[in-house]
Amino acid sequence: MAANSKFAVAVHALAVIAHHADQRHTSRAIAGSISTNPVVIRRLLAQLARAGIVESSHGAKGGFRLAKPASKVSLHDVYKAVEDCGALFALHDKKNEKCPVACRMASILEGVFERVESKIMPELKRTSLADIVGQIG
Amino acid sequence: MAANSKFAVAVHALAVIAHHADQRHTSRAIAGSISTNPVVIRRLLAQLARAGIVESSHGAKGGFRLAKPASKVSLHDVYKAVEDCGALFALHDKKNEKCPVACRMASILEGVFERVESKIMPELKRTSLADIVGQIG
DNA sequence: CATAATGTAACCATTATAGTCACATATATG
DNA sequence: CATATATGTGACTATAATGGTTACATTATG
Repeated sequence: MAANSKFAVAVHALAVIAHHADQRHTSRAIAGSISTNPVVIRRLLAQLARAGIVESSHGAKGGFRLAKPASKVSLHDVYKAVEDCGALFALHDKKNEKCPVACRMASILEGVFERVESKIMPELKRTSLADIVGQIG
Repeated sequence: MAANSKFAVAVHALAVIAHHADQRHTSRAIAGSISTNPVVIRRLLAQLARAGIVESSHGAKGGFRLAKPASKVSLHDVYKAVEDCGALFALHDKKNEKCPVACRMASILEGVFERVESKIMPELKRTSLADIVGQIG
């Protein structure tokens, strides 16, 4: 699987679940659609469960289902649940403390990144899981 | 250095150059401000040179300087030059071809990602290198 | 010619991510 | 209750991306 695809896999997994929202889905079945390992799915869905997006049940006839209607799950909810640090852009951690330019860069870049990222969140909030399922047809 | 910090390092390097735009700057001096290796800087600035943002000269008294005024260099120019694929988000590459949900996901996710990324570009275009230098004071 | 710089290939180190195995725990059902 | 079937998670391995380093050819100055 490609690097940094957690968000894409999470949306895909949720789409599988939401596409037949009346039944429970096992990590094995979901992993089958994505061609990955069931454990990868269980770990990812554990994060989504903690965020109140899905719920799981153990044992026979167990599996995952949505914890609320697909129309109430925005991609922003999914993003927050899955991307731990939330940073699309990253700062560099080292710098020369004696350089006046270097000493200002961290806070300047933080400001830029914050402004940029604030532009994408409304777009993620605007799109719901129901919109995604609608596009599957 | 942190992962995925190319953009941050590029902006930092350009800020060092633009802060004293009248002189040439060696990769050694720039690397000193960022506390990294000169080769890392040369590789990064080579990309910026191809994009027409900086120019370099070899030999004694050589080094880097801006190829155009700092006010004409937007962070979007820098981003394009430095982030090869341009994808903040990544798709997952494997899927089950027999699953109707999986078969639709790639194009659906591409659409979502494209819409999201289109929101940040105006913000990057709005900020110039001169704005950054201005914040150094 | 000596010195000082970039450009780049080749390689190593580090880190992040995905993938896998194993197993404790929980649950439905005959 | 026994069995089969799930999740949850710890521990480990594999892979890929990124940065760092060394080395050296090339180029420019004086």
